[in-house]
Amino acid sequence: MTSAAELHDANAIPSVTPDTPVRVRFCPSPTGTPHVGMVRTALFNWAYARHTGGTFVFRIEDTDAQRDTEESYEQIVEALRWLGLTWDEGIDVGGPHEPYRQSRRLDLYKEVAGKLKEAGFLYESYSTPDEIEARHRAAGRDPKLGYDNSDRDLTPEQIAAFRAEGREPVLRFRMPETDVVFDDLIRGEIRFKAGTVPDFVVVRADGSPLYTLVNPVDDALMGITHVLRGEDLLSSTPRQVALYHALHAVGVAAYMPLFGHLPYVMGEGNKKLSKRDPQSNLFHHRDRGFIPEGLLNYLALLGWSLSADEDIFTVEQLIENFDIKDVLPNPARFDQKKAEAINGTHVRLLAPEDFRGRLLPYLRAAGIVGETLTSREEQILMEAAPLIQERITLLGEAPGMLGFLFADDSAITVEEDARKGLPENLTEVLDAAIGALEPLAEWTAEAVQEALRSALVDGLGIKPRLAFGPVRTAVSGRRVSPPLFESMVILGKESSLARLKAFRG
RNA sequence: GCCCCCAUCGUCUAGCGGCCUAGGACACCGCCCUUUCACGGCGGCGGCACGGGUUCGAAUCCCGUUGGGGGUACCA
Repeated sequence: MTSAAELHDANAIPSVTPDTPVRVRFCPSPTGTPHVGMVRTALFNWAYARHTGGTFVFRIEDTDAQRDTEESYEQIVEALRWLGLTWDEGIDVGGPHEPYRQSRRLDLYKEVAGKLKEAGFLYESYSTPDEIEARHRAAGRDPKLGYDNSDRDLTPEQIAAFRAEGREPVLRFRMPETDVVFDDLIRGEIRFKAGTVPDFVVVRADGSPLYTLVNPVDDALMGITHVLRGEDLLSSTPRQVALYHALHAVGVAAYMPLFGHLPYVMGEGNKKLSKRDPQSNLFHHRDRGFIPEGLLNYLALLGWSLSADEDIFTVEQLIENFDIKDVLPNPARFDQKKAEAINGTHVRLLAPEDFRGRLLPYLRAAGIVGETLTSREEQILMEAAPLIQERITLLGEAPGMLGFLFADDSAITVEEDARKGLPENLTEVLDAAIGALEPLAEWTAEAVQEALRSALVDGLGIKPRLAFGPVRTAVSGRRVSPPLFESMVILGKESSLARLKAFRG
């Protein structure tokens, strides 16, 4: 029997050098809706590839048939596309290491597992989890200690006995009896003491491979140079490092990649942002009206910063300046308010026609406009969009702000909070407004404002706030609206007066 | 239990031994602008977890404590 020490020659494998062309990858498991933490991981990998002129590989780790779904897979692809995180190799675009879905690479893993077993790195293990726990209890140890390496040196007779019982073995990797050390790109040297990481399963009893095997195997096969992933995988890194040595020994890995473990994205309290939390759901943010520019900017700020006093930046600036070594090791909380504030800034930065176009899906979803716009609707949108661009932070606010402009006069309903704060002499104010507007020949924002001001503020002697409030409520049905006079111009004289009269009753 | 990671305003961060009586952003509170709401402008509140070292000098380096997080799967 070859000893573990002989098997693991830590010096044998070359490492990635500064000259090695960068190849990074994003390799999610399709087990749910795209998560903002996942997006941040994709973003940093992508930004690093673009910054270094390297290659961004997108592959799917679907080796858990119990949890993986096609729907999730499609959502992840859609998410990257929406965000503009383009990949050079992988899903849909292909490349020299096809296929990029692990569920279609099973033969490859079988072959590699065979080589590793042949070389003595893998051994058959017949212990069930229950038996392992029972042994710990019997020995007075904590039952949660994990695998006890008890099948490491089974004799052929023992193996034959297990086989005779009808047992099928899992394949375990023989961990080296030395410390496992690596230099994390974000955290510096990390050392796992010898004996603290038990031999782990790489192939299930049914012959299917596990993440513990396929992830490093594919990274090796695909020549990945920088493994940038979530902090949750930090504790599995010593196993991968050890496995990498073995993969090199059997001719599968050319070099040891560099590892960088990104900090968590946290939710409320001190918990990792849970998949159950709506805040973690990328599409939830999209549906509310985040734009990719804003969300990406905010997410990049979770663990990285452009400079001491700039929070707002474009993806171009991110690419230009991003380096994995500048990423902070400490976890960051997802702050909805700040995310929205940053999104709002990016919304205001959009060119007017771009902004207008992005509003459409939200207006359609709210049923305010149909699939194709009438020319009247086009005109309203053209004139109204600039009015709200600097007063919304999420595109999802647009339907509420603009709805009254697209509605029939008869369809205006006055919201409850729009009735609050209206003056005592509401009818008087409305009458004066109607009286002032009816004879108006020129229907411009200036003319409307002037007419109302002289009739209400000067004529009735009331404050602007109380003077224009009733008009706003009558015209829009809301307490908050785009600028009143401009809105009335968009509606036109006839419609504006009709609404005033209807509200007067 | 054991292993690993983390620690600057409420939150995200700048800081990489002297430029720090710690800077910015979001949030919050005032004021200004103003037809509502925003935007914008001005000001305010607010932090180096604690204890030891090292050093002429520590937010910055080392150790410990405390606190938080993750792992300890035939999930990833």
